[in-house]
Amino acid sequence: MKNSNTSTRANGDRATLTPADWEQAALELIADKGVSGLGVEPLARRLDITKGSFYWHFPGRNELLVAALERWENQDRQHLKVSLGGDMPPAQRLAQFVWRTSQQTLTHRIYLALCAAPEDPRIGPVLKRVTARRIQHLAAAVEELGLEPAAARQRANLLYSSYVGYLQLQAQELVPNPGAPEFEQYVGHVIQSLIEIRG
Amino acid sequence: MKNSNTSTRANGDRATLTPADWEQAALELIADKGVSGLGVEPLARRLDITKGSFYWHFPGRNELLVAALERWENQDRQHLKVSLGGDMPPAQRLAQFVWRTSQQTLTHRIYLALCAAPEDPRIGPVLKRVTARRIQHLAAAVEELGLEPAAARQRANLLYSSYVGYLQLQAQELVPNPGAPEFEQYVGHVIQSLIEIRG
DNA sequence: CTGCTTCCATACGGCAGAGTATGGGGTTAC
DNA sequence: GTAACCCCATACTCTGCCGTATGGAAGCAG
Repeated sequence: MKNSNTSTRANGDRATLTPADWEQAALELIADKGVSGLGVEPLARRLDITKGSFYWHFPGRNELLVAALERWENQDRQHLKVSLGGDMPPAQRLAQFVWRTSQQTLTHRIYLALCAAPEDPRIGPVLKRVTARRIQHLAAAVEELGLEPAAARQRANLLYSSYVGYLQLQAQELVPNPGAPEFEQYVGHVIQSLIEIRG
Repeated sequence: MKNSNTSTRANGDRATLTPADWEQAALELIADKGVSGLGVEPLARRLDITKGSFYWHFPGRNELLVAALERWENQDRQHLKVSLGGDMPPAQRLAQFVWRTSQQTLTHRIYLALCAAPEDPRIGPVLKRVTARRIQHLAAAVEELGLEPAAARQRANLLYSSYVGYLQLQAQELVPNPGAPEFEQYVGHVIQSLIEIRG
């Protein structure tokens, strides 16, 4: 196979392509066109190259998809560490999580694209693990706020549901963008409604 | 063209097909395979018929999609009337809305499928209108609870976000099904957190 | 220079689906 | 009866994509 799994070609496009480059480009294509839009020839056109290169690195389309999903899961694990794994107080960690919802990052768009195909045997397990991991981290932070484990879990489910739903509304452009002052107001509303402890 | 737009063939499959039958079958196919999975030949196979029938009723695939979307929007308007348009007190209407999250799987699955392609010029406007209409009805009910219009709108956005997110988690089978007692408990938690007025 | 490996280009076969053309069975009108 | 129309079947072309086969350029070893 190849030597490197850590991606070269972060910016410029010199030298030769690595499997990591193909996987990353596949993730971007998934974010744009959805999982069903991930094709070998469209991907090759996007990289200004021909299929011959792809079929040297990968056996086929399926293997590319599972490799890209594995790559995405690892990336999401990293993002979760810096987002909810710090040493800050739990309220601040949760507020940061809510705030990060608005960053229309690549990971979020990929997550929405994968949510459209939860029954795919290649996608479903990955999606399930990622979602469960995120909710678990949320529940841990909520529990540090003083809630009972069961209540913290319910609160984390509700918090994560509103997070995913907000991503959808954001994709439909039906919600204030993170530049407007209404957005800050809405974030404050969410934090006050779902994070600050009452009763 | 044809005479009837109101669908025949609700159950049995005798007589001839109407455009409404094709549109309804298209919606079911969208719910199953996504928007990109809507094809003329797969749809014809599902109806045990050939393409020749389809191309007599519709000019092409695009026209079927827009007709099916229009049909879905009308159906959703009807569902919204019976769900949030009654004469019940607003708290009960909102609780019923939350409870209905777990019902009407076809409309919900279609909504999730459409959420995956919000940038499609044929889907985006329809999706935007449907979502805005739902949120508006929610905001009206919340406002009847005594909140200021701006606060009611924020609360409705949050409520609807959690609704959409719950649909996603439900599709991933990561959330209690509406048979389990945990489900009732969770619904109570949502109502208490997002509907009952505090402060 | 020669041979080997690595990475990509080119060309081909095959399949699935869109759209078209045309015919044919069935019903209705008269 | 027959003519017209409605609805569908059949056969065809065309396009986009997957996967394969094969050749070829660039680098390195000796």
